Amino acid sequence: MKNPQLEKGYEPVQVEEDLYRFWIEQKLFQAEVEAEGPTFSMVIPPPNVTGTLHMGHALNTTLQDILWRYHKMKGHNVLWLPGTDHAGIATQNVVERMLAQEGVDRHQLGREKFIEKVWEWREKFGGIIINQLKRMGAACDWSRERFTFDEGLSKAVREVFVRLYQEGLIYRGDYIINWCPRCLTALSDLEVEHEAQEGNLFHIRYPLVSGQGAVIVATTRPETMLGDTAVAVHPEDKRYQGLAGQEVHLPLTQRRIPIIADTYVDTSFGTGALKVTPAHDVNDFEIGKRHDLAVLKVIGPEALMNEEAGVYQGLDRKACRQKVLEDLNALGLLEKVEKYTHNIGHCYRCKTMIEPYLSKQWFVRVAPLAEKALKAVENGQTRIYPKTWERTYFDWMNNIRDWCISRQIWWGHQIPAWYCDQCGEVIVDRTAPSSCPACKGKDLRQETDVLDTWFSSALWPFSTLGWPEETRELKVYYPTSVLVTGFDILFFWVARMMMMGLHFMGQVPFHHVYIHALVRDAEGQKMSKSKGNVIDPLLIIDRYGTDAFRFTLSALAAQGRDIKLSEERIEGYRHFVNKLWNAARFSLSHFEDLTEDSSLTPTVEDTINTWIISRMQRVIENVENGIREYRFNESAHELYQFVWHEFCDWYLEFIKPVLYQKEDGREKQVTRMTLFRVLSAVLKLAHPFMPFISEKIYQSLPGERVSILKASFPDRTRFPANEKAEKEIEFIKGLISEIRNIRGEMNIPPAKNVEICLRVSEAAQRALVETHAPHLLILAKGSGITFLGPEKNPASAVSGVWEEMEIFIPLKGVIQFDEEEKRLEKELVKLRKERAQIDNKLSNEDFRQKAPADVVEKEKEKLRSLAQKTEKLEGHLGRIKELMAKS
RNA sequence: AGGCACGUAGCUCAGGGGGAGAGCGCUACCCUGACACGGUAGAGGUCAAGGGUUCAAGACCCUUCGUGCCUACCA
Repeated sequence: MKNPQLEKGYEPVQVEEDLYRFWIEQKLFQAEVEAEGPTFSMVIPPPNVTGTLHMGHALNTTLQDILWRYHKMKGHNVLWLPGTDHAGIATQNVVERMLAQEGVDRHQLGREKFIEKVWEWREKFGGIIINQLKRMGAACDWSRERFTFDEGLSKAVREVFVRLYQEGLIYRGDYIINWCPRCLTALSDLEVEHEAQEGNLFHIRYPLVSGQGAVIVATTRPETMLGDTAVAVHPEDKRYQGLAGQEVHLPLTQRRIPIIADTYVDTSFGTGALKVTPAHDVNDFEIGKRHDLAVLKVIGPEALMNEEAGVYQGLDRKACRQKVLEDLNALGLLEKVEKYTHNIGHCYRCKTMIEPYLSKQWFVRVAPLAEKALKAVENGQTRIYPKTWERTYFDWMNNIRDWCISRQIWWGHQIPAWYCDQCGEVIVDRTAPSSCPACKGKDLRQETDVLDTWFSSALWPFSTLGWPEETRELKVYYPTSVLVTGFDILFFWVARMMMMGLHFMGQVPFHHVYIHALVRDAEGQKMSKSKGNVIDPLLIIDRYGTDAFRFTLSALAAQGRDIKLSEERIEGYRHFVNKLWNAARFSLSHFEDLTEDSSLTPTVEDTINTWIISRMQRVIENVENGIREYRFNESAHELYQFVWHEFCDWYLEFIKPVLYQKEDGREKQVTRMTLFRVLSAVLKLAHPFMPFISEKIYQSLPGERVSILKASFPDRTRFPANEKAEKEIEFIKGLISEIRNIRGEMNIPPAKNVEICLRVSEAAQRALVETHAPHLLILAKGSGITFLGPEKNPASAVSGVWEEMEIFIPLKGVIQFDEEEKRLEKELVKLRKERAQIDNKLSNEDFRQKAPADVVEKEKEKLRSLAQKTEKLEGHLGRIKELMAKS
């Protein structure tokens, strides 16, 4: 079929499904390593396998897809590599919950069986989010989809671990870490969410052993006192001079603990005396190390008090606090209770209160890695957009602490370390050793801990391309061009990829990092399931179509600002999709038998076509710049503005009379060809933002067309700029608008044709008007045009001025003089105000001397024009007043 | 406690030193043969406040006031 007609209404759902399948079948998303042209590569931020598409993914995917489609059409060697993250704790939790419904506990299954279950789960549900990304139109190369826990990536993980260990950048040791008593695992600092909570500051009396009074300590966690092994005061605190070295009785226990002096203590906080619990507080642990204090654990992994807690054994930390307080009170040792708000850490997965917990864990020594990652951003090897995030990145890199990478869960990369039970040797290797290299013993146990999920994510940009093999992919696509992500994982992920990429590849993992906004609800609240304010992207797609949704996200994606999304907004942009569809339908109805003919270019006299071609050039430039600079909203806005308010509102209206001509003359041929060229360019410009509708229309254009993705992005040099045409059309548009304004204000019925009387100031203007008379008559509803001489004014008319041209519209009898008087006066007030401003400016000596000449000249010109207009309108007003006096 | 944003039309927000903008909403008139998911016209702003730089500031600098967010081991 040569010119398939488009249906009356655009039906997104069916079109989207068909076209997406078509793109896949045509293998249009597949990267070809050996393809020509500059490369453009991206790796997707791998969503959690447990996830379902939320607004953040939708935005993230849209922006990457825009970039990909743009570069694809630019003819570049493109790759967009997709995949998912095994999401250790999150996935384990999901599967555990599922098993719990069947009444099964993972410990009953055992580690191996449980992991099998998780893989089964992944087979079944792991593809959900991938399919949802497809509904967004994502042009990922699905043939290269990866999983952070697949075989290749696991190999990369082991390789990295072994190398870092050998370089002394991974170590194992006893430290206080963040412990989740529900997940029963260590968490990194980043995995802890801090939240301000109202609590109490308890003042507790610790009697001195000497019997000479007591020290009062202040604490928010009285239950930990059972594990106290010292009380610390500041060495220079006058209140406690001479106490250091003495001992106190630790209430509720039989123990005596020393008073020590340490400068860590803040004399202005609480009582200035600090109870020290090395096993249950990070700072206390440090103090303990400095003073060689005993370390006494009183809380177990499940946050229950252990045997060291004496009578409190078995109580959970909360119940224990109650009991301890009661007992202290009974003894008269609870001095005071103050209200106190402080931050409490919670597990980012299950929200359980974190317990600082002393245990043996694996760590990455990040300082040396961070140094390189810091420099790479400082010297611009990687640029972060918007730039303001660089500072945040620097701050964090400068204050980075070692990264706890071991997790006491089952789902994840098991740490490749083995312990020899005979001699205590620790062996770290790529594969399981058969015997201990130290004692030849065969009794080896593998470390049961697994690695933090983010450990494997940190390798994503190179592990997905085949590392540690030296693949062609790595050569061609690494470093990737840009990483598009939200700021919430700047530290979790971006910073760590920087460190690992630089360390193992010797090059940054990406040239650009584009940090996009967070999508919030219409009230600016973060969307979350618990708040119930989540807008489901898939619902939106069903309701409005992917293109409308994507365009909305793009239009709102201003740098550095969060997006407040409301459905009305999406509805508004759906209207735009509809507008484009209808403009295309109209255009297509005039493309019958059209064959491309390069000789059919508009002549200079053909201002309408020359104008739209000229405008097209600017639009291409602006849309392209927007994409290049990650100012997607500007591209979207430019497109919207042009398509709706220039192409549809003016160009299509201007050319209708020509298109409706009976005979197929050259003017009509050129116009049809120009319309075709402009529409084609518009579709290509729109494609990255609205992939489906643009492809659908494109495939309906005359000629052999496989896919818009095989077309090249519009080349602006093929749309010559023409300033003269632009000025001329601006003049005509303005004249038409002025007449419409008069009509509208004076309530002339839209259907009524009126005589347009003009008094021109120069011959050139008259020629212009004559050339465009047909447009004037149609678009301003004129019955005819009369040129007036200098002497004669229509007896009874409403009037206006445009570019020194006086406009009169004679109205027989019906004219309401008072209305016209009001209108003219209002206009004059505005003009005088404007004039006063410019007068003011121009009378400023400094302005005339220091401002650039062209600016001054422009102001002078403005003033001249305003003066003219004012004078003419004043004349019109005077005449109206005369007429009013007569009647 | 530090850091980072943001206060512009009724609402949501663009605005990169030289005449205050968009979308939605609102008002009036129109079903004109692509589109009523539409057309034409209109109303609506001391650009948070104060100071500074500049011939020129919504934009750049400082202060204040409000609002968000991020980071942090003050018990």
